[in-house]
Amino acid sequence: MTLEGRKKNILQAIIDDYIETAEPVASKSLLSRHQFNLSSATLRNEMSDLEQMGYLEQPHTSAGRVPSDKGYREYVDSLMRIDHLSDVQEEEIRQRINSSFSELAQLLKNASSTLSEQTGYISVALTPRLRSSYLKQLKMMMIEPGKVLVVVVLSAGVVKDKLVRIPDFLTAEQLFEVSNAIELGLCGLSLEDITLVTITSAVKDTPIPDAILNQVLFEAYTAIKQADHLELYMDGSHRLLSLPEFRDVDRAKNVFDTLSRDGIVAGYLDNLSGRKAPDGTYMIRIGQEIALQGMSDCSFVTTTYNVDDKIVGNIGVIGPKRMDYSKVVSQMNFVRVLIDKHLKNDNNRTEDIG
Amino acid sequence: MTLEGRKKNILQAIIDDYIETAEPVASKSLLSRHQFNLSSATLRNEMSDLEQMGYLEQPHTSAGRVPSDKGYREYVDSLMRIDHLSDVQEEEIRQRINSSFSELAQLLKNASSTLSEQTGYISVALTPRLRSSYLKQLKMMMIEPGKVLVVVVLSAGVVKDKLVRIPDFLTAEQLFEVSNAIELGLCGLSLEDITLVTITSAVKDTPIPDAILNQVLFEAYTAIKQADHLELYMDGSHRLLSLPEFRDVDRAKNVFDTLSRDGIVAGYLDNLSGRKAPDGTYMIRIGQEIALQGMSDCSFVTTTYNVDDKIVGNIGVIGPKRMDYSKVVSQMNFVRVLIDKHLKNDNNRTEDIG
DNA sequence: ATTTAGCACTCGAAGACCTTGAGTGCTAAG
DNA sequence: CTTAGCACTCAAGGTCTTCGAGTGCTAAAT
Repeated sequence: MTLEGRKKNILQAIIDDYIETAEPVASKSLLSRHQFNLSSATLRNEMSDLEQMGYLEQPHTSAGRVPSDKGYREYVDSLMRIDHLSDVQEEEIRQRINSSFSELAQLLKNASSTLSEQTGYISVALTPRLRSSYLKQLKMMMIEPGKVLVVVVLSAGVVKDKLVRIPDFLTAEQLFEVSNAIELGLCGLSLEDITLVTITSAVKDTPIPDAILNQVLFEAYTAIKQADHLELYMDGSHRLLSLPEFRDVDRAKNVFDTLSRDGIVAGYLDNLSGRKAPDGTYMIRIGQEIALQGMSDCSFVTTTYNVDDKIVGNIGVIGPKRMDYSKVVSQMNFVRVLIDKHLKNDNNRTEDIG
Repeated sequence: MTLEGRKKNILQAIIDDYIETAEPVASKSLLSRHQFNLSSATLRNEMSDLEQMGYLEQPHTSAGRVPSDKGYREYVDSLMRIDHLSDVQEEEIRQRINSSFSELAQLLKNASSTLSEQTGYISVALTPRLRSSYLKQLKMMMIEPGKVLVVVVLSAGVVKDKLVRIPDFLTAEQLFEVSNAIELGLCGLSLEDITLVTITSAVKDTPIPDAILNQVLFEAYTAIKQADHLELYMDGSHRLLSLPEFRDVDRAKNVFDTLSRDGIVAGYLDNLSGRKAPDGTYMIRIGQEIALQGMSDCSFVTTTYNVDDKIVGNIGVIGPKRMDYSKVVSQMNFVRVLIDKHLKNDNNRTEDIG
């Protein structure tokens, strides 16, 4: 069931206005801001219909109308047109993102802060899910006796490392041998397939004494497992307090409390599935649809960036339900495209991105 | 000029009460909460004196008294007694901090979140100032053609690395040679002494073609410089909204805006100098004394942890001026001690911290 | 010379009450 | 089906009042 012509236009106009003003939209003010060939009375009738259909809500009898979650849903699904960014905006974003260093973490931090700055809302970026990427190299570099840097190179071109301790009687030569054995045994295995069991069996018939091997194995294992760890970068939480809907401290607190709970948002993004845009690029959750405690006053817009065909991560924007969806979607998509390009070029070693 | 006996006790009682209740302290309620052998009238006279002396303020005529910045200053300087943590608390903190991985960043993140959780305020941790540490090792490890991991090992036992690109016609052997030359030329130099000039001259009479050398030099340089970069970890900003003094959105916003401005707090900590506690361990800035925009409703308690004799970093707690200073100081100091031990043991490779 | 009881005074907080006007829904005519 | 007109509703904001917590001062008591 979709909306008929005039009602559709009216609903769109109402939501557009509300997004801009944050004030309940009245029949008259709607008239003055748009060119309907209608009287306010007719408009009122239509608005009353739209309310009955569940697209609008009325804070109280003598107030204008406010979009309901269902109203916003209709809006993002079939009413709004995604505007495209001005050249100036594109250039600005490009500048910021392209100034990233080559590290993935830096790229994502940068993308997140750019996105938050551009939209004025909260932005998040989640590191890619590397479970299904496979191990390409594993090097162990002795920093000093007992202290080793484990460098993990994954198929997607991602490099992670971790400083670990090993027994300090191990010589650099022994370490080199063990490290090679482990690399040889594990190379080509995907992260999700590497467990303490597989890793132990993979190296078990190497000519290295078990005593030494076992001590190093475990550290190598934790280093590899850590590469799989999802990290979330969040930016711009402070901007929430500038929005009229969050002048109420308790509402803001609800959101902050959830966002600051370790792992909640990361876990959420990791499990995302649901309504995508028709073109499959972005995804919008409105109010209750975000099934997270205390987030029902917000909307959450997300998209997926690609490291390679299989390996993906997410970026997203969290703002009030009354967010400027069309701007957010276009900006987020642009940032996503830049991240994709960056990662692609990164792996191909070409220059001049953008 | 320091405070005489009775006034001193009264001031202390008032501030203790205010810290606990967040309500202006009245003569009667003060009487009921403490055992003074005095009437409320006498108390009122004393309180009036204390106000005239600048230690107290009155929000309005018919309200109780509230400590002024000067009052808090007197309190932290000579009134409060630092309480010591219960065994349970100590154990709790120890558990959390000792679960840190060996990476410095992880240790600081962990310390910061522990500190915020324990105090209920905002906590910060700044990575150590490594300017004066010197280069011990510089290794460049070829990940794949054109992609190199630069590992920088510093005197203080700190290891940093950075992924860089180099021209992809360089072979692993060439890279190895160049890297060794750079290491040889720079080893023992402190970070602040390493500039593009010194680095260039340090390697200029090695038998490697300039064309190759120069391309790698710059990347090595940026990797080294990056090791010097200060990183700030902050935790618990959301807790601010639970405090009665920040129910006012605009106050909270002031603080958030400043804290979220990139580099502001890090720069502030980096430049810290001023009133230390008698024993030189911690430092308290109250209200205006924090010379940062919008922070005049807060106090900032900081201390310094040691990586080695010369290399230090900071941790701190930001809360309302009405913070529980004695608890904060003792908790922060305990965390500092744990960090110190961790870092020391880390460099000595001994186990069982705490 | 302090201390204290007593009392008048102040002033914010909270509630009652009123007014205003933006906005609606309904009705009856176009 | 649309619209003009009107009665109705109700939050926001202003004014007034009350209430009481808390003070400062004065004069007596120690």
